[in-house]
Amino acid sequence: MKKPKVAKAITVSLVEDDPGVRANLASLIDGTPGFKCQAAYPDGPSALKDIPGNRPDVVLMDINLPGMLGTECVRRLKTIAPDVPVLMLTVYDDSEQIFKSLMAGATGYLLKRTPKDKLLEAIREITSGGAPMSRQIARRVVQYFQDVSQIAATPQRAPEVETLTEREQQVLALLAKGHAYKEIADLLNIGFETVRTYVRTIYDKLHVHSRTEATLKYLGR
Amino acid sequence: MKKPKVAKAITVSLVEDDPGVRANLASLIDGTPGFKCQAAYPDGPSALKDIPGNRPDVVLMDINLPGMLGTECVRRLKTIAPDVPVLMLTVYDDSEQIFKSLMAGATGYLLKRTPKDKLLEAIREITSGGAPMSRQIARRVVQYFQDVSQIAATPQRAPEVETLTEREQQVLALLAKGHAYKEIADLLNIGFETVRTYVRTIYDKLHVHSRTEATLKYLGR
DNA sequence: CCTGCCATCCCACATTGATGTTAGGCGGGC
DNA sequence: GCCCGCCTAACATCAATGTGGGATGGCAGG
Repeated sequence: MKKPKVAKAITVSLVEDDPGVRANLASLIDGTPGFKCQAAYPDGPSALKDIPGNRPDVVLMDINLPGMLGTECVRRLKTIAPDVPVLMLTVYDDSEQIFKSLMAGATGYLLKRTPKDKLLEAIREITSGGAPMSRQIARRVVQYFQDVSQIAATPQRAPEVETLTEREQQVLALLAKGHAYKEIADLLNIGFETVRTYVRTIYDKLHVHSRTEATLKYLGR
Repeated sequence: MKKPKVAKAITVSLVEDDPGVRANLASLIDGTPGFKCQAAYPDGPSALKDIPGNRPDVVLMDINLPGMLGTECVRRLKTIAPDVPVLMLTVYDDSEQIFKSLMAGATGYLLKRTPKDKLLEAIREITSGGAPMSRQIARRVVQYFQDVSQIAATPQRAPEVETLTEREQQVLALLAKGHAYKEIADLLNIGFETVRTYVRTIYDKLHVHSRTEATLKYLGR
């Protein structure tokens, strides 16, 4: 044994349709101490068939595969080998591709123009529990959260609901859960007739004519 | 001028309640060429009052501020100075804090045990359009996407709904929109009584006893 | 052929819901 | 003091819904 220092090389499998890029990546990886390119596949199906047996430490996946898209390939791979981390490689920094990949189960996301040393570092990082991303990608991911919070912060319930009085909102909440008037009366310790009165004013204010319509407005559809 | 080489230092403002940590950070920043600690605040309110005028290139924000929480401080800061990127600093790598911060508008998120050189690199990165995160943080963010996709993919509607007949599901859909039996009958070109029959079997299958309960099951709450 | 499931329809009856009208008590503001 | 909004409540009436019976024809499988 030459170098017992390298306890174990990180094994990498490639999925990349371009033969040139594939060869380059393979030689980069094999040419770096501590890394080993275990396999290289030109398409999704062959990767899916082989990888579960190979169990590489990391999969580098091109996103723009012909036939089966990289995102779809990731999704299937994660169902048959959930433990294998996948690092997406792509020329696109387009949000949609990023989110599709992440939701499909990718653990990291790098642009192809990432320099070689950063790529190797990212492979190391992904095996040690990280989630390497190019800075552009990270920015988009963060941006996504801020966009989502705008949506999530607005439970989308019709604004009229806010104009209801405290008591009316309580009644509406119970109404929307499907409670009968009698039950609502008991729960709020008020009379049956009072509940009916509230229901009427709620309907007036919400411009609806049935419990279900009110419920939908309350829930924001 | 001593060093015209440094075109312009990156100006940093700190929000950190611990005087010791604050002093350490300030001296680290001021002691590094190319960085300038513009201001250091012990709490949220003073930062909010001052920062819009100062316009630092980056704000380093402790998440655990007494009084006003760091996340809340970020939220307000972003409303009055949306362009100033905020880098959260915290001892917690707890998911909830991370997402609150990101949704509030933080651009990066580092753990306090991040080494000094990485911290400085992160500050540089954030000013050049990145979104620096500790690797643990990045992992959690990626994990979040995968969790969310599971939820988003499952409209969460009660599984019983799937056991309903085609026709029953059509009726239920209209029922859930608040249509009266008569309207449903007209829309589906069937008789009023037929609708009532469907409603009965739907209720039976969903184990409910009212339109609203059925609607809630249909909508997955 | 018989059985089961689906889609369709009808009758009857009790309950609940939707809507109109009216009204007393209470706390604020003008 | 008077008016207004909110919480409370009662009576009346009709429409809509919930629930119990059956019934017919079609179509797939055994």
